[in-house]
Amino acid sequence: MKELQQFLPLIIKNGLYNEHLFQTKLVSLFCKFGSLYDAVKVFEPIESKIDPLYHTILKGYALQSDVDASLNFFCRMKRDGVVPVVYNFTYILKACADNFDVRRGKEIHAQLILNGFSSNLFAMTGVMNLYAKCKAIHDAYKMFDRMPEKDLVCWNTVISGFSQNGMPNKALELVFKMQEEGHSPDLVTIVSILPASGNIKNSRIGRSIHGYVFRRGLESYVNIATALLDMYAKCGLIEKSRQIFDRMGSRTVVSWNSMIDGYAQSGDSKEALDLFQKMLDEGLKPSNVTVMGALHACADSNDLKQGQFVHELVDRFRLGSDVNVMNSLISMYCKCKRVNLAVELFRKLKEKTLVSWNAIMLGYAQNGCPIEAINLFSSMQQNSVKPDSFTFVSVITAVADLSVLRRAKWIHGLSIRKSLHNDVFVATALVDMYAKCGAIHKARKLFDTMNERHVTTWNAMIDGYGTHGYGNEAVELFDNMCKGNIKPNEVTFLCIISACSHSGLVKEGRRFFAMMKENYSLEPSMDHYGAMVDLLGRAGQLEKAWEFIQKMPVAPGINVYGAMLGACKIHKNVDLGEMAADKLFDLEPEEGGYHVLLANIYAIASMWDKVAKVRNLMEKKGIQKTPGYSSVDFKNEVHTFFSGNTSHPQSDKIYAYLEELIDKIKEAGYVPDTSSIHDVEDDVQEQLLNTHSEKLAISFGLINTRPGTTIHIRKNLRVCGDCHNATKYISLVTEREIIVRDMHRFHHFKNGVCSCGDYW
DNA sequence: ATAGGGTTAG
Repeated sequence: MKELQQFLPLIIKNGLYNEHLFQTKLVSLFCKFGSLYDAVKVFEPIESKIDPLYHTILKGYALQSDVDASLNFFCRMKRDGVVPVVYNFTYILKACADNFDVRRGKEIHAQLILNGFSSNLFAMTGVMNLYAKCKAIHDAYKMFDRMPEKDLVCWNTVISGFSQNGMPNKALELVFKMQEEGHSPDLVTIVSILPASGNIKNSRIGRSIHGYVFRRGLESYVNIATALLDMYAKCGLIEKSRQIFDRMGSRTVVSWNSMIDGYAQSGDSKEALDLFQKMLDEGLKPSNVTVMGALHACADSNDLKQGQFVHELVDRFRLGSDVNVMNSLISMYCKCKRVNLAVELFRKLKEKTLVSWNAIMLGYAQNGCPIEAINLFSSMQQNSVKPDSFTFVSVITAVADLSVLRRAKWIHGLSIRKSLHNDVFVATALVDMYAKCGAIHKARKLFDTMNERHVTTWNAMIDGYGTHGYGNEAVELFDNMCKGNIKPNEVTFLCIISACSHSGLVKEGRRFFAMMKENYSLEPSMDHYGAMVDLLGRAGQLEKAWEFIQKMPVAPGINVYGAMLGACKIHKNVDLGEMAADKLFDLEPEEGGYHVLLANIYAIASMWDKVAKVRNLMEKKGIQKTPGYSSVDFKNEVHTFFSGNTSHPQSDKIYAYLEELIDKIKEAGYVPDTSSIHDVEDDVQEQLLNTHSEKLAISFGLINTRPGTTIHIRKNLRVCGDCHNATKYISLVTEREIIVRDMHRFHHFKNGVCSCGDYW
């Protein structure tokens, strides 16, 4: 290009500039290099311009997909008296098609009819391509049907049209038809139908195409082999992809990308990353698509170190200017729980796309920063970025975590206003959100109105019932699900077993556990074993639970012994509790919660020396107890209380009210349960109990709301026994409904009873 | 020929 520019003065000097052939060649060369600026600089000063000069410039603009420039130049051309030829139209049509500009494409269509090209094969193919690219495949087909004679290109155009519009069956049908009419599918035909079979995951069609490729001996073409391996990967037949990949004589970066992304999409992060490394070892330069696949794998496997390595490569190969790559990086950091790193990238990102906003918002929502997610949603709207269904899913997830019913109604209303509430993902998130905000019946109402449901939709609803203590409803819903055509998955069984556990449905829970393997060939995971131990242990069948652990075919994990220890606390079993705790301290010596649980078991049994021993152990290891807090929503703000906290502006009022309240519930029969506290005076014990975060939050809620209003409390740990009992009495004497969402489930307190039936 | 962000559980 530079050399060509340097030649220019020389050409002018030698008087060659007036040669038509030279001019045309020069203009066409500049166009080929993509420098229309230089081409026009040569073009303009020419005094007697021959028609091919005009055609070349027009082709240059059109091949750059610049519709505006093409049309402007086209008008100028006609003003200059040049008669359009059919290729002028086909090139402009191509530019319109590439820009999905069906409006201006139609104008060109009208003009070419006026110029007498209406039955020209190339012109018709151009119009067909325009309609096919602009999702108007039926209009394209009408055109195709009208064509008096058809060449290979127009067959390929209509076939790729059906293929790209999600109708691969029709595309394949046409492939057969073209053969009947004497045309053999070529490379273009094949590479245009392969992606479609992959996208609809139809390996049957894919295989038949593979057969044809084999018979025609086309397997050795790189792009054919790549398209084949990509198709198999998308159909979930990753081994078949690998076979093709391994046998390829030569591979392009695209071949590697397809293979790496194939592994990443099929959940085999390790193989994806191994292959990525192998590609680097072979000295190949990764492209933007390569790193996106690798980052996907890092995110899936929560492999921060590997993710940071890929990040370095992004910098080294200067791939960071691609916003899609940056979005993948943001997403990777979020999945690896490094929201701060993701935010840093997001802030620095100059041209943020909707996906960038959505990725960071979901990162906030999934990493315990719901407020930040909601705030970002507002600032996104201030930046006039239009939210889509992905955005809503993120915000709804955040609201679910926040557990504030007022917010839930707000985002639900907003999603209706944006007509996104019927999207399955949004609707599923809404069902889950209402359940998590304590509005289980509203969740069910929404669930019933949905016309499409995913397995996750059922899971969310079943789990909602479970955490609310509606075991029978959960079982009923599960049975309904089995009658339909959506199969339960691992998560479904986790939800239903834990629902049984919360409601004491031991027999049903065991039935489901057996069912998962026998009827659905699902192998129980560690979480399922944990849920079973919880089911048995919570119901008081501690020996059976212990026996179950001994009989497990795999080494029991932390959650399994954790469930056992929790059950021992509820049922005051010191011996089994000690055994479970021993295992836990081996498996996870740093976790404070289990130490506290064991200490509580000893305390209930008045084994104070052992309590002291555990506390010493914790001190020695430097383990701290997770501080418990309760939060309540009031006037657009979430008020959070820690035990004994006095920093709240209304603190004095809260404590005074609480004192009155405790007196009242004592009159009604409440007896403080100080069994887990010792080594202080009786009145101090009570003092400690009375300043638990739940009680503070409830008082605050009662003071600040009108009589009859339901109070929603969110607690990060489990509700303690005394608070549970006190809350029952509070609901009785104040005639208020109090809904507490703790770490594991909901408690609806009303008229002195709790929905959990004291079974939690 | 390849391509970024989504719902459930723990």
